[in-house]
Amino acid sequence: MSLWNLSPLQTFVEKLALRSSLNNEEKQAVLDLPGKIYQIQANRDFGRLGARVGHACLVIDGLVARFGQNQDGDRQITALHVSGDMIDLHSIVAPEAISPLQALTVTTVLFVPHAALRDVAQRYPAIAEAFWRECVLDAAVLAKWIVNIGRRNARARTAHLFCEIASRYDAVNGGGPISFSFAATQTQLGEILALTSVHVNRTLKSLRDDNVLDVRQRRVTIIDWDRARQIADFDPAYLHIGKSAHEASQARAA
Amino acid sequence: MSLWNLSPLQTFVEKLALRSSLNNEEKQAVLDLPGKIYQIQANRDFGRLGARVGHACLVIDGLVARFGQNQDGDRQITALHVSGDMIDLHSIVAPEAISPLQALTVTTVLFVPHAALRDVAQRYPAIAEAFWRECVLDAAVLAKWIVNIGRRNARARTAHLFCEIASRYDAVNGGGPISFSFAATQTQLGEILALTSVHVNRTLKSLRDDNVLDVRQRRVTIIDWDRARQIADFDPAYLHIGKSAHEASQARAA
DNA sequence: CGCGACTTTGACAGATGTCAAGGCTTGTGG
DNA sequence: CCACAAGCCTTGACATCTGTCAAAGTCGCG
Repeated sequence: MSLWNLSPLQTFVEKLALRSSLNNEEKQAVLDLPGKIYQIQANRDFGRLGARVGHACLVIDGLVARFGQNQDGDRQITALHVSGDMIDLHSIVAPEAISPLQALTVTTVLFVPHAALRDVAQRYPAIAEAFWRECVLDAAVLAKWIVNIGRRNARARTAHLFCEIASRYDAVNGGGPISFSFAATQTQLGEILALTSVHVNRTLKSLRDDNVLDVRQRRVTIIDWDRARQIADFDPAYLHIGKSAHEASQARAA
Repeated sequence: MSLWNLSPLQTFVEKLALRSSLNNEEKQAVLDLPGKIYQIQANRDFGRLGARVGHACLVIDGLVARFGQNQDGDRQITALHVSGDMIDLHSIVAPEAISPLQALTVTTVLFVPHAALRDVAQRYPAIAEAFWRECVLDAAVLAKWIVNIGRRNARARTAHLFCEIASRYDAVNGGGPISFSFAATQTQLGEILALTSVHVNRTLKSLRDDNVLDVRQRRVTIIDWDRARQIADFDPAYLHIGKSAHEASQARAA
């Protein structure tokens, strides 16, 4: 918690560097970005639809969801953002906010002015490209979610979500159980998975009874990773984590 | 059909110019992009998963779908591309193909080498930004599809798709019925809408019986646009068509 | 220690999927 | 120009998954 104060941007740079090759000057330029830290209460909506947003938003700690709604007001969460994710990078290039955000838990964010992001992107083409790449990879996750919601039943869909989150938290180690903090309520899980909270509850129970995974009290434990992965039909390639910086640098050289 | 031979890239430039402001030199640079024209048979898959793709692909005529699959091989179409759409712009920056493509009808495409696209983007930052913006707006459509599949029933979902396609074809005029060519089979519609072909058929019948829209023989007629729009809960803002070039240029100036 | 939010469960309802059969289009070859 | 085959569309009967409603149990915070 206190480490973040040193530089909230450090995690962001590290994430960027996973997928794009940046030299020290470029990394430093990102670290030097200005911003203001805010704390957002749980269940607070922010980033109003249609409003011109003047800043992007880096999640320092907590959990943020992007969502859409139908005319009845039913929410569908379209993306989830965890520590180190820069939300709204796309808004550098399309400042009209397309969908609102909601903090699912108490969340600490850093608001970074667009002007500064545009400036750094203009001065360093490699940074612009890295930002662009992040947008593209976010889109790959969106596409995967469409497949997940469209073509998998509640069990597989739910398992897939937790496999994804575990991978994004970089929590997948070798054997043993995987455990991470994840504070969405079952109602919110329903908004992510396009299920009702009741059915989420039943699905979670079924996965728990089968000793695949356990979700309780703001914490997820994946008891049997291989089984979860198999049920979920999960292939982490779309997340482009690990061994990707190499490919990214190749792309850049090409 | 023969007009395209003059410059398949013309429509692409016009689409770019709708959302990004490019000066004449920049437009010409895009028009000068090299490429080879190919014809792809209906139902042909191309752009294999995981393969490094060496070119992007502009749809000159026809209909192309990007899709994912679950382990049973059930397909879920995640995006649709019509004439003038440059598919794979994202692959400039992430050349690892993330999902395969399928031509839904006989389709004419122009393959444009990555090297040329990267080159033009490097020489003209405004073009790089325009490409980036296209990627971002594609992502907005993906997010909308998640909401559509996740939070609307078969009727609304189907109506929403046709409202979107009509808008993207720029076929929405004033009053009267809207008619456009759209050659997906009901099975393919099911792959788009996350429904079975049987249920697509029933839904189409219901919309036809209510005089909302008529889909037959590779052609869609939206009989009552207002009603369709209302059933679909359709708001075209996410497509960023029209009156957006202004905002884009503002963003650029900012 | 009590209130409010979240979780759990059961009974029942509704939407969509599955299976199967028959009719219709379309394109092709004689 | 006709006839046929293949693929596509249409429909009915039934199955299954997920949603709805309602009530009780649990947890956490003031």
